[in-house]
Amino acid sequence: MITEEDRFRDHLKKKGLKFTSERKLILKEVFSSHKHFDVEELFGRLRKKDRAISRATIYRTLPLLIESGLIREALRCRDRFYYEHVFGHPHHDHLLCIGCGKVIEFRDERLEKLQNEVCKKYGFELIEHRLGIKGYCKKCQKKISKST
Amino acid sequence: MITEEDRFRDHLKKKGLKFTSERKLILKEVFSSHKHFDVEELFGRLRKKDRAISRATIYRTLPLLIESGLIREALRCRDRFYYEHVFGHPHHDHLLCIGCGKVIEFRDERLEKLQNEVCKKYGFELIEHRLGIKGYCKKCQKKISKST
DNA sequence: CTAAATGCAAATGCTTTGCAATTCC
DNA sequence: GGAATTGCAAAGCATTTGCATTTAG
Repeated sequence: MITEEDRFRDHLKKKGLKFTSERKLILKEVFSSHKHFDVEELFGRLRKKDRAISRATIYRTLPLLIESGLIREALRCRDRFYYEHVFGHPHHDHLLCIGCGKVIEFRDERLEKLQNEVCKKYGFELIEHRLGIKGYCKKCQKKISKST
Repeated sequence: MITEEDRFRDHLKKKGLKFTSERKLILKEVFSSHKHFDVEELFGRLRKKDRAISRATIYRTLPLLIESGLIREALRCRDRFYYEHVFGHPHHDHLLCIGCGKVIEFRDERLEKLQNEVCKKYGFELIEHRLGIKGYCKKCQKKISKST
């Protein structure tokens, strides 16, 4: 069974790059939790746990993880990218609550199929797609109706 | 029949804000073409045509146009926001070509319906949704197959 | 008249980059 | 050994903001 590390090592080797201790720590930290994360958070986590790793190195490593097919940019919010796992986590879309920031992940095969159809219709070769739905989650709907 | 200007004036009045000559020019320029635009482009267009308007004013005006329901952020690409008309232009989704940057707009009722269904399932109140499909358009697919 | 708006230039905040010192293979 | 990598601090860039001046209503 292939691990994240195998995948990353393979990708680096293919590109003639090195599997450094910093890259290893970043990878480990990234896959230590399934939650979406941003650079600042990752930087903070690394500083606490293992060994401080510079932001520069993190910024240089994330694209490598993306190329390796391990993570992807999940969403952009307030000038920041948030990343999420791809490796070990099947494609899904997001419901993003405007009220509390909660993110609900979902997958609907019919949506996937329809998107393929649309691409076919336009002769478009699909590489990646992203559906984000913004609105209010159950809890926040209640809050709003109470406050008005 | 309501025009963009009516809509903008109404919104400003409601908020106790002024319909200044700068805001009028920006509105006019924004609605002079249906293409997606970014701040830099708008700034350039305004400088040429009418009267130079500072970037600061543009940055301060765009949110007002969004609140008015006249435009929206269409997509984010290379650190920049691209805006598009909402007023007079029914909701649609995007195919974005990675090769040449071309944007194809499409609308599929079945996709819209399915998204509503998903929201219902999660008790989520949909405010806005955005589907972006990245890939290669017909032309770019040909280019790639030629070059390899 | 006076609150709001403008332009400017400085500030912000995320991200990138040049460079000298270090490290993996 | 030598290319690749790192950390640092400086630079980049889109966007925001403070402030003195101007303007709409």
